[in-house]
Amino acid sequence: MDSAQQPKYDPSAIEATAQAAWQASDAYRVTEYAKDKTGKLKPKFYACSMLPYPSGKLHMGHVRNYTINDVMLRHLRMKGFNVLMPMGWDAFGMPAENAAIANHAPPAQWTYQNIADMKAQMQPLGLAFDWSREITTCKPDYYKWNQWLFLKMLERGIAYRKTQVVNWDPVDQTVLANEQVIDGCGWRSGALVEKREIPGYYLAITKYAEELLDSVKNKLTGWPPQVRAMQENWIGKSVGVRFAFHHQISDEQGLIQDGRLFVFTTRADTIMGVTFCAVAPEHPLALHAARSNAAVAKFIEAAKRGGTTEAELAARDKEGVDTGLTVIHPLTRQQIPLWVGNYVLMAYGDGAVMGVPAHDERDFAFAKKYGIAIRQVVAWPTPKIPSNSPLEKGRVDHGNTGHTHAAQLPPLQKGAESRRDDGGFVVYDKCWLPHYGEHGVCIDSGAMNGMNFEQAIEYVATQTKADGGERKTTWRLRDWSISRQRYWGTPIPIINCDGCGAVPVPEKDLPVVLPEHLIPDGSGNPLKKDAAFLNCACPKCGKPAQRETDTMDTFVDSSWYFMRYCSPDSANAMVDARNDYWMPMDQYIGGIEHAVLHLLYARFWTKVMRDMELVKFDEPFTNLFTQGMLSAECFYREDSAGKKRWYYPSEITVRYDDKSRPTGAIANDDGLPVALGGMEKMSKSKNNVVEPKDIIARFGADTARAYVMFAGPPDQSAAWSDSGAEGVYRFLKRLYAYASQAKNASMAKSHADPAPALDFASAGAAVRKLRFEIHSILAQANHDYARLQYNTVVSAGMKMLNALEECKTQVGADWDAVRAESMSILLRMFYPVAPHITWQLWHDAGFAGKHGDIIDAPWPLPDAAALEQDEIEMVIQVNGKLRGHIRVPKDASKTDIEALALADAGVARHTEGKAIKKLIVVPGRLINVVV
RNA sequence: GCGAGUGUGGCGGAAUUGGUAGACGCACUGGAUUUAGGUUCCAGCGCCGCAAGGUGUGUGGGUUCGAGUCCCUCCACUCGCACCA
Repeated sequence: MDSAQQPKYDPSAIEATAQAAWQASDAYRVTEYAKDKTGKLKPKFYACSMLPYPSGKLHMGHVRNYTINDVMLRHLRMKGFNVLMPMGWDAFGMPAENAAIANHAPPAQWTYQNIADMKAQMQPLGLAFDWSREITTCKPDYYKWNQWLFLKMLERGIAYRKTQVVNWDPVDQTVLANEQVIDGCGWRSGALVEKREIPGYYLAITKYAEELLDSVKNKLTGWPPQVRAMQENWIGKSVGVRFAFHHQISDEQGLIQDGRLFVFTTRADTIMGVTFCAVAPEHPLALHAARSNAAVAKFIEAAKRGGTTEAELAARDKEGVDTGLTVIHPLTRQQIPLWVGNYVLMAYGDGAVMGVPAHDERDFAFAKKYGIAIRQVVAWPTPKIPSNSPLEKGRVDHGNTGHTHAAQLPPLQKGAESRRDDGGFVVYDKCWLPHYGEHGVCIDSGAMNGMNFEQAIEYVATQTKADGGERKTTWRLRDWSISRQRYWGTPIPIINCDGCGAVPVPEKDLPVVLPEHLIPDGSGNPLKKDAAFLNCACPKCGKPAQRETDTMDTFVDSSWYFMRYCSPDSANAMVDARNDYWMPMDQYIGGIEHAVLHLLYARFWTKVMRDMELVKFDEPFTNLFTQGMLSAECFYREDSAGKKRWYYPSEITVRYDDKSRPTGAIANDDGLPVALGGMEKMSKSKNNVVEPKDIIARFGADTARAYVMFAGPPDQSAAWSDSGAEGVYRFLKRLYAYASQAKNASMAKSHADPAPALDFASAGAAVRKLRFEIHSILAQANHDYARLQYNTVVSAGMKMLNALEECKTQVGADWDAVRAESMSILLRMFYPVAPHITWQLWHDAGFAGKHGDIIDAPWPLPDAAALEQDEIEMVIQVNGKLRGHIRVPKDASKTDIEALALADAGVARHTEGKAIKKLIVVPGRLINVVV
């Protein structure tokens, strides 16, 4: 056939037609309790991508996220599920304010324009969003419910106001939650965070710490282990004892409470090994000591200045200064020196620690540095010593071989320093350290001798009870600070009255509407200058009062939007019965960057709503999928100053050696070498960003979607490659050409009308072989769909087409029938990945006449009969090595197979003159001859 | 340091349960078509070797008839947390 007459694959035309048809039929609107053709209730499936911030620009990461979501939706929908896939906008936040300052225009305007732009960029991708459920968090009908729930939280004491030292971002001019401080810098601005004392509203997430931890550890099995570990880590539970050291330090300023220094420890069993106490530089006792001790004052001053990043803080040497003061050991009543230590954190526990150098790595380093006594009080009767541990060597050095008890090593409390020169200290230094975390038995501990860990801490808790000692659980998690000194956010519904204080806005007055016309100028919150917003009457006393101008952290908006999708138009309630239908969400899809912040807040919010009986579930997201990021090759040239100039891929040509290994690249303009920068996350500064719109313009949306799926497993990072995308484009072109050939028209027709009962059983072997291949590939593809391995689903489509093309020239009714069946399988199987071209070909082939639109067609399932083979190819191994292949009838007996195998020439060569010890036959697979 | 994850050709990556390692695609090489370039088609392609054959999934060991897959050891890389008492 003359190729010039072949219809040409024109993605832009096909995609426009398909999308217009979908829009005309409102194909993606879903309702609750949908039924199938037989009237049976469909199972529901709620699959949702994380809400995007309307930056105005759609990037490849979005494309990957939404395509995964879309493939899932289309697949499950054809499988008979009632699938919800909504989209919305995380529309409050700082970038809008920054843009407003730059453009002298209200942030609302910028935000709404960006939403329109991004929606327009999404549209060509053909994503099956139910746009009737679209949510924009900066609209009053949404944030009203932020305010409403906040008031409910106030009533229940979940929300509260307090003044405390907070993280202040000097660039964004606002407070940050602990979670939003990364390496001592603001998560968004990157500015060094300052400490400031500011009043604000907090949500008591710590009240839920235990449950949040318990379910992330034990229940959320549908979440990636990494995310679960990160949340566990973040919540940071420590179980121990809190007790007090007495002291007689008087405090003229009243800052020091009642002569007790409280400490928290997880190792109360080591209490008899205390040889010092240390407090944080900000601790009241440290400040008190500084007033009369210049050295302490100097140290505190230095500690304040020193801090840069947390990682550096952690690596910093343990340093401290003796206050000269003493405290009294609660059990021995001995005087214990009190130090100030730079490694003691004011924010954790009581900002003070008991120092047990023998059993704490940090205390050990501190004691060694300052010559403080080291007293061992715990021994390990059955130490876990790895076989390659230097301890073994230490024993040999000491002639101690044969000792199995670490306790038999010389006790360390006496003259540990003097042991420095002898091998024993080396043993201590290198080998006992790993035992810091392990529990043992108390020694040299008076009444506590012989107690195990549990007994010992119970004893300490009991003995110190009279002085306020108790078993206590300490959390790393802090309450969530939600006040932001920003304009573009949900107004906190509070009225500050001189007489009545902070008065909640009555529910009937909600929402407190944020004026959208203000233009921030960078000099603080414009709400403070807007009289119309600011001035109001106190709901309690009616006197003039002022509205709270702080707005809520935008993580509040994203903590429950996925529920509002279920009932976006509910005017009288935050959520309604439709939420009970869709939630909990079956599949949440998004980036790993939200592993702690958003996902923890949303879980907390859900539990609060549950306790208010607004929802019936404990956890919002049953399954979480974190997609990998997209990277791309980058290229650079370094100038003499070491500054890199990054080249666009279009500016360079890559050179290869004779084994097609890239050896380097040259710039197209000057022909001089350019360095290969490797695969890096797409970023503007490295000029390696791939724009979705460019890819769609070049290849169409189906190629963009299919390539993004094909590039690698969706949960791992994937590298963009232009030539890889071209490969997918080639495949779609071949598919289109194959399906469009006149030769195939007749076979398609045979399947379009009520198809004749095709008796493949009587068809020729070659026909049945093709059928076997197609159905085998389908079986594999179905498995891959189920485990969200969409990269191999794309491969499956390619394999099917390859198999079909191999039989292209065959003619006959059997061939027409098998090709028609194969094509209908291929189109449906590949439809979720490339919905436009398959939709078009489905119509062109006439399949729509039988099944209707492809989206309503049943999902293809492999025919068991097709997977049956008359003859099976088996592999023969000799001693596990591949030596030959044989074809055996499917019902061949084991003895027949063995005989056939041994008769094989390749096998005979390797078994000649050797005794056969064993024959292993794995039915349908292989025979292993052991000689 | 702690926690999680990942190591397979020149590259992206396949390999349900232990059973033919390298599917599918890219790149590359040779050939056909084309005035040329591009497109398209055919063939080849882990490594060593002319071949027979050998060898091969980060390292070293183990279990097994048989290990990319299971167990132990070590190494490398990525991500997260990081003085949490």
